[in-house]
Amino acid sequence: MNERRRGAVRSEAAHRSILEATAALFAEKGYDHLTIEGIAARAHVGKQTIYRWWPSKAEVVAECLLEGVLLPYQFMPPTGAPVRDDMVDWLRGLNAFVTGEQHAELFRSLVAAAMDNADVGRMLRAKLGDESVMVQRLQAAVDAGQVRSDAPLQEVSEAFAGMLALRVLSRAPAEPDAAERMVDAVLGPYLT
Amino acid sequence: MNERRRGAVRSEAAHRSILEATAALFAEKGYDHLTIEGIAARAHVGKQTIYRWWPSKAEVVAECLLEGVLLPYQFMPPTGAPVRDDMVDWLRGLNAFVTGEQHAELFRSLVAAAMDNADVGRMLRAKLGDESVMVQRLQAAVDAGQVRSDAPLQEVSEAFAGMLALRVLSRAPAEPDAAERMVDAVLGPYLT
Amino acid sequence: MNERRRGAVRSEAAHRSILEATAALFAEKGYDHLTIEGIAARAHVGKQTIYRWWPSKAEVVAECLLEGVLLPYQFMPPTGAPVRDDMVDWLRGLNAFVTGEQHAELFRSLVAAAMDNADVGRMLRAKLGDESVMVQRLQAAVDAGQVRSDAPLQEVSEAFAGMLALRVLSRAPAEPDAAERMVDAVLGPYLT
Amino acid sequence: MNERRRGAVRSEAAHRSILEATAALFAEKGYDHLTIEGIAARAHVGKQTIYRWWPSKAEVVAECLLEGVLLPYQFMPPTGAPVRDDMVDWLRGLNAFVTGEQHAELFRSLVAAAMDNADVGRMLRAKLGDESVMVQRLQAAVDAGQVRSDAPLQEVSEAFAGMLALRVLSRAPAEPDAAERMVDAVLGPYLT
DNA sequence: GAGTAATCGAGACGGTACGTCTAGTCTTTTG
DNA sequence: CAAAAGACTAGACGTACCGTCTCGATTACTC
Repeated sequence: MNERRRGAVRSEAAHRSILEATAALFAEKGYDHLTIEGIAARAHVGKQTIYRWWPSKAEVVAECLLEGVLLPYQFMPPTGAPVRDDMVDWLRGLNAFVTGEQHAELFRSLVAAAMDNADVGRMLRAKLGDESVMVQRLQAAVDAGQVRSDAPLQEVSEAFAGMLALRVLSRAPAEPDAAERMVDAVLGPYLT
Repeated sequence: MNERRRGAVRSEAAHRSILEATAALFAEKGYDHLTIEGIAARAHVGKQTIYRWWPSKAEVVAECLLEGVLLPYQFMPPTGAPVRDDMVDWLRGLNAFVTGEQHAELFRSLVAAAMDNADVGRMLRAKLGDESVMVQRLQAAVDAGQVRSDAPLQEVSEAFAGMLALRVLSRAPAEPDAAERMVDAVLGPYLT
Repeated sequence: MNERRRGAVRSEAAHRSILEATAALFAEKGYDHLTIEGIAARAHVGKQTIYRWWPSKAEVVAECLLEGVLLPYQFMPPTGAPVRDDMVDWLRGLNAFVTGEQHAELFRSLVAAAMDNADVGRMLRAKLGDESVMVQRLQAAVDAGQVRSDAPLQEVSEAFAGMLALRVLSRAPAEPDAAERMVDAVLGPYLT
Repeated sequence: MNERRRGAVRSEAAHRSILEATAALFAEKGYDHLTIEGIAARAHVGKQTIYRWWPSKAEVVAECLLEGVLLPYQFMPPTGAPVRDDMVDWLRGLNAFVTGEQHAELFRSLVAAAMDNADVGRMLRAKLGDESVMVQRLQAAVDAGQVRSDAPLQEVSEAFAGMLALRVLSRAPAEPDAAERMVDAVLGPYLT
């Protein structure tokens, strides 16, 4: 019945150490200059221990993202204020975060990693709040009578997410009023 | 005598040869697995001849883009039909192109290259039609009375461009009606 | 009274299996490419079971030699014929064995192992008949009046052994009459 | 007619540096613990520069031997005294050199290398004076009337060389009178 | 029996070195 | 005299083994 495993068991210490080293080096040097040898050295781990569990550096990065070691923030849309203000707040925060001095390079590296590996892309979208989260917030607004019930929530969400994507891609500087203009232009017509 | 002229001619041949080799190898292996050595070998050129003219492989790729060797298409929005239909056509075409079997991997590589090098990003945006081109088309629609004069053209354009960006990033499959839904949702409210 | 040990006892099956796997792999790949991991895998044995009982692969090889798993032959000088003919026979046989197609590579590996580990060297010499065995045969010839009693038996033996050693070391091909020439040159002057 | 090569030419500095580093490390750690990486590091040379010119570390060692970087001594038999004394001197010197504290380990490593690679074996024999050198010295003795003209010079030489080989192989300590006993036993009967 | 050691196969661990590949620079020869 | 050919130092790649260290199971002696 129970397939007994034999031999020593995976070392959780090594596992953690690898993820932490990866996160640190990713932040320091970016995805391109991240190396398996560097991770192994920083984590005080044999290279084989990395290759035993992950097929490529992209997968290690994906797991870092999943575990929140790389990007500990989880962006959920706020819900207290009227939907228009909540969306502006949220988009403004994300936009500032994603394009700000601190993190712009990190995100460019993450996008490069995502282009290399679909898992990284998936994790990254989940972290940044995919459209389903946005749609839920908008649906709540519909239920509260703040948004017309015939509003195309899916498309509105996609427009907002796309705006963020575009700004990462095009190295656009963070403009404080971009979020406001975007929300008014796209969501505005559907507010009651 | 004219021996010297021939030397200059040969140099231009090398230049072209490098761009063509780069384009061919880019298409074959993608940006990550593109190497200077590979380009030099394929172009029958010394590595130094590449390093003499470009500081990095990203710059070679950028010039390929500029010269149209990599991406010979130039996407301009059509102008014949009502603006709503023109935009749908245009977005649909671009979306299919960018996410289709043939080119999806190429675009992912281009995005990776753009993350590595701002020039590549600039070229890529220019090739795919940046917002200013879209804004011009929309302005024409305003002038023609098809779109309300208070419509936020900049933001509408950004929403459309963002949608495309998002689809490249997230490896979304090409949905034929996505363009239509997007145009109706974002531009719809501003049509007269 | 007797301090008996507790717990399981050394597995004879594992022991044998290791020696056999070692012999097989030694013959297949030679000493240099023999690995502890390879032996363990071939013997269906944990690596630790090898390290528990032997300090190095050289010691395992030495025991293989001792147990006759590696080299099942035991060369003793014949005694029937006149000493000159017996020595020729014996040297010829050994020389052919040691330098022949079949075994030359094996012996080179054994020499390499002997350079690595003195025990292997000891075993190897014992197997191939060290000088004391030769001296005994020659002493019998002295007693039988076939060899002068003032003959330097030790040095004559050493000369014969040295000839064999030299031929292994220098990859000399097996010459059928080498043994005869050697015996006549070195032992000849002392025959009665 | 002459196929001339293009491009840069082999760096003599790197070549020398590699041979010297190899000799130093060989002496320090022996053949087994000699590594290509170690040589490259010590010689301030890329590993590829070693692999470009030699297929294995054994070949590098062989060239070290050939170039006299590893073993700068060249043993030629002396010729001044009567042949018996010259041979004793020569054998004693070689035996002491080969089995002495200083060099025994080096020679064991060299033998191991020779078992690995035929070139090393050839070089080693040439360095230590192969039998042809000995035969020449003995022939001179024959011409001078010190040795009988029917003496089997080839076999006598082989006996002496074999004695040395055996002593390297068997880790025999250097006995000062071994050379004398050997010469008297093997060459003695042929002296006039 | 229950307890206690030592053994077993299996295999993960931190490491070292392998032999290959590419980067970016420097050098020689040739058209 | 520009540029092809290619050697140079440097360093990461992914693999193979090293010798050590768990694991859980098994075996054999002691109490």
